[in-house]
Amino acid sequence: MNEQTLTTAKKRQRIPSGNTMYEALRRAIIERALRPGDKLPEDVIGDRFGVSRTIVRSVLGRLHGEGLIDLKPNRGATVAQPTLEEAYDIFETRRSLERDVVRRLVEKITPAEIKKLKDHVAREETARTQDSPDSIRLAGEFHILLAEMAGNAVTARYVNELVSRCSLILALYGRPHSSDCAVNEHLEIVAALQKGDSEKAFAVMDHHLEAVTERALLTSSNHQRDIRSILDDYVK
Amino acid sequence: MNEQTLTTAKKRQRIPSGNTMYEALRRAIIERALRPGDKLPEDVIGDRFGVSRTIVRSVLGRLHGEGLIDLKPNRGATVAQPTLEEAYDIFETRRSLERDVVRRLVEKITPAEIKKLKDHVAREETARTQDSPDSIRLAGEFHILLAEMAGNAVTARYVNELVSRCSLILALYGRPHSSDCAVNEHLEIVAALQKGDSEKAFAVMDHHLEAVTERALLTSSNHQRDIRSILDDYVK
DNA sequence: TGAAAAAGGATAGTATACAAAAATAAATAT
DNA sequence: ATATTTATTTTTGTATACTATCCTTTTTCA
Repeated sequence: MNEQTLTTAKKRQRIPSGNTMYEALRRAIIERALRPGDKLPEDVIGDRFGVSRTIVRSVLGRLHGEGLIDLKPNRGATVAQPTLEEAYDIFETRRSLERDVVRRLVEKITPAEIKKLKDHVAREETARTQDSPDSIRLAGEFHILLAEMAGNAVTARYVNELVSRCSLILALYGRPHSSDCAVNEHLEIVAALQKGDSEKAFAVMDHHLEAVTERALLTSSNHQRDIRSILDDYVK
Repeated sequence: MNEQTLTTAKKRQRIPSGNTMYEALRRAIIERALRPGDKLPEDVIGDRFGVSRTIVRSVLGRLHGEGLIDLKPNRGATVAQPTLEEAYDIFETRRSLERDVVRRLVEKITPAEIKKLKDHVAREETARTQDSPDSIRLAGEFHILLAEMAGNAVTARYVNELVSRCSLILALYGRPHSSDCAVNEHLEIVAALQKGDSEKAFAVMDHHLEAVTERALLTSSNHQRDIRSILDDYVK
């Protein structure tokens, strides 16, 4: 593991604080640039972002609290590898919460919000066709958007957390490169919300999440790659 | 604020690691020994537990992530003071999750678990009559116990978090010394679970949580007390 | 006397230094 | 040559030192 020698020559212009580093790592994990099991050495990350291990440590702790990284004593941090059991629990809880989101949303959603959702799905569409790494993230953000619109910040936070972890699960157990959500299913949800058809919205969302759960099947290849070169794309 | 001079002479025998300090602070908050708004200075806590600010900091970060303490930049940590809006969101999400807990539990609860629940309620009863500080904690733990029995670790964790925060809310807005849960309502829930009466279990739990929400009313007196003397009871 | 400004003390934010543990490499023995 | 032990290096855990910010008190000036 001679990572020390391969330092890229790219100039480190910005010195992001802890918060931007958190965002960067989070995005890297959700977009699967960093994959489950990847090691996250404190000094390597600290060097890359131009901060001390102190900051790295607090960020890793935060990500651990959100279930995105595992933290073994004296062994450091790795991108989380949820067990199958955890995976089922996560999906189950997510379904339960999102059910409630739709329930509240049917009653109170505004035309402006419908518009916003449609725009988002459109962006998903283009990202999908271009096979962009944003595709994965956008798919998740659709669900987060719904949760935020429901007007309960606590639920929204949990949904956010769970959606992120689902990305991890898909990376671990899902078929390679199968994106989490079918875009047309998102459209169906929006349509049902627009019509105020609570039963339909309900059914579609539930079916949608069931389908996503279903896609948790095969194991992925897990060869170790160089972390610093991956982080290059995420250092702003 | 001349806290520096009032150091108690009590000998600090144990040197608890970060984890035990976390437990201690958590318990102190949940049992309302530390009250919403109380300052939590890093060096004071560190001295009290015999660890450096480094450890205190990580623990405070963790508690912040769980919504138990507020963390203002450059101003330090205080026991969280949820707004009324947050409070409603917390209760709403909690109800949603606990609804699901009961739903799953009706189908799979075992006699042994029924027994365990009854024992717990009995302990609540005695703590209540003795007006012990454990009373508050035990009331919450009943709900946590239910969530754990439902067999979904993720949901259980969220319920745990939310129940803890409810203790904070009651401390802030509830009538002084009104304990969160009526013990007899807990018994009713157990009875319904035992009979396998899902409708009843459902209704009782929902009514119970509605009642708890209802008790969020008056403001509490909020005079500042000495933190170190409070912590004395929680340093093991 | 009162308000604004400046100085002082206290507390949080960050980096670094050191200790402990683990991983890796080297050496010795069977 | 392989396995086991020992030495070296790397990486995490914790404390401490330093800096920046905030709060309080004192001083200065109107």
